[in-house]
Amino acid sequence: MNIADQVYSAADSATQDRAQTIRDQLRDAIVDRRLAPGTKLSEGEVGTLFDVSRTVARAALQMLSFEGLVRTERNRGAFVANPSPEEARQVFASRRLIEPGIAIAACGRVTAADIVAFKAQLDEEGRFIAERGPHARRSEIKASGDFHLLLASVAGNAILQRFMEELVARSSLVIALYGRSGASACGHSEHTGIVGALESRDSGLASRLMLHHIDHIEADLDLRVRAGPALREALNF
Amino acid sequence: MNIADQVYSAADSATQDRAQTIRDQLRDAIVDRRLAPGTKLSEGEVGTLFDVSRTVARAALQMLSFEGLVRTERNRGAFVANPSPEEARQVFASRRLIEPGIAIAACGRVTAADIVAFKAQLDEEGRFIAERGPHARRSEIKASGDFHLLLASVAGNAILQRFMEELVARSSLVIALYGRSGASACGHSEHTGIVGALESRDSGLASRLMLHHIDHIEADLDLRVRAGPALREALNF
DNA sequence: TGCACAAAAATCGTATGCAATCTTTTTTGC
DNA sequence: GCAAAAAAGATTGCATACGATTTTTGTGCA
Repeated sequence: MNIADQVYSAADSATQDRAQTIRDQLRDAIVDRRLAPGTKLSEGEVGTLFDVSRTVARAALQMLSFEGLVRTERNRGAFVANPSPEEARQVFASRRLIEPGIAIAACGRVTAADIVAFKAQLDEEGRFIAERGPHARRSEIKASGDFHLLLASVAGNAILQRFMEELVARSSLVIALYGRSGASACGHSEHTGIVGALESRDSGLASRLMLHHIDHIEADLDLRVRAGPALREALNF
Repeated sequence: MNIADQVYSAADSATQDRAQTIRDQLRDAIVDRRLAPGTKLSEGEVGTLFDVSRTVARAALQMLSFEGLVRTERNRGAFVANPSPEEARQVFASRRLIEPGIAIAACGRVTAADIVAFKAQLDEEGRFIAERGPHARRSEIKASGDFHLLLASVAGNAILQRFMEELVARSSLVIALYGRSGASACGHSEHTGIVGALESRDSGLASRLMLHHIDHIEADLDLRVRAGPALREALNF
């Protein structure tokens, strides 16, 4: 980490809420699957873990519940979300609606510096795919999500960017839950194709490629209900 | 208020958070323009007003800040959002992306009972347009937003529905801020047309009508910066 | 009068305490 | 031995308290 990063994160944690930094760390843990769906996140535990009071921990959990990554039940507490197949479909239906439009917008605003950033992102994805093991696989899911977030930031609409942050985070959960392990690496070449479309400012192509890409991600999921869904829910599993 | 309503709201306030009901009331007040943009919402004041502690008031304000209706500054407090013209454009760009898709989805799921609800909604809109005065105008903006929320609920995607709730609320703020008063009533006939397209399950028509409708709403805004924008921001006005 | 500076008031950020609710364990009756 | 009831323990919901920060007020000096 260089000096600039140190200053930035120092200023960050000092200026903005501690709750927000806790939220970010918890979100990373959920998206990385270090916290399994259904895991209880008690206020006290989170508080002692991050060395803050329950008040702050509670605020962080409230934020995550707004994002749909955590489900809170009154008088019972907060749990890592366990999206149902139906929820998973809604997540991808939302992405199909939003992301092709984001790709078009990004085509109209992308700069040379952005392209450089995209290429760096693609390189990082490639590294994680080359590696093996569960840690690399988690990093791969994360990096794949970051690609979509980078695109959203280039599109220049702060509102859509926030929606995408939520959708990508929830997608990561869904992929971790329902993903068929073998087929995950195929997204990389599609990302490369989208960057190519961006580079040539071909918004129609970028939009089409993005739509296909989302379809492929969803097709790689196994959204059939495994056991009886009522039972699964009853067991909170 | 009839018995059913009493029971409903009693169960509501008992079952779910008090913070949530405070948020809803504040949101209504903001959307109705009873709380002007820039108004300070101090935790203590909100708390005493609703007869709860600062803890609960703070949670409600945090929710509103997630929705973009309230802007919070550390150690300074919460203020009713004052969206810039650029933010206003982003709100409508987002709606252009999402709502035509919602209209298509709604076409595929709309029931006879939904159509009845839409007709009732249109009637209510018509009543408020016929009335005059500032109160009727506020109700008219609210009712117009409710039409879009009804459509989102028919579309059957909970995630998109929540996005739309946020977008409609922010739109109401934007319209209140930048709307040209004379031209607001024109949306009603377009709503009627959209319901007609729904009734005949013509998803292409519904989608096109929706897109035009959003364009018309945005065209009725005056998004030119009035004074120097830096000055306006500096004055927090 | 205008400005700089200090004291006071208001407000926020956070920790902590207590009552209410839920969960688990123990006890009791059959 | 097992089911139901009761008690103990844990956890949340909420109010309140206190230090930190910001805003306002008041005062002296040019």
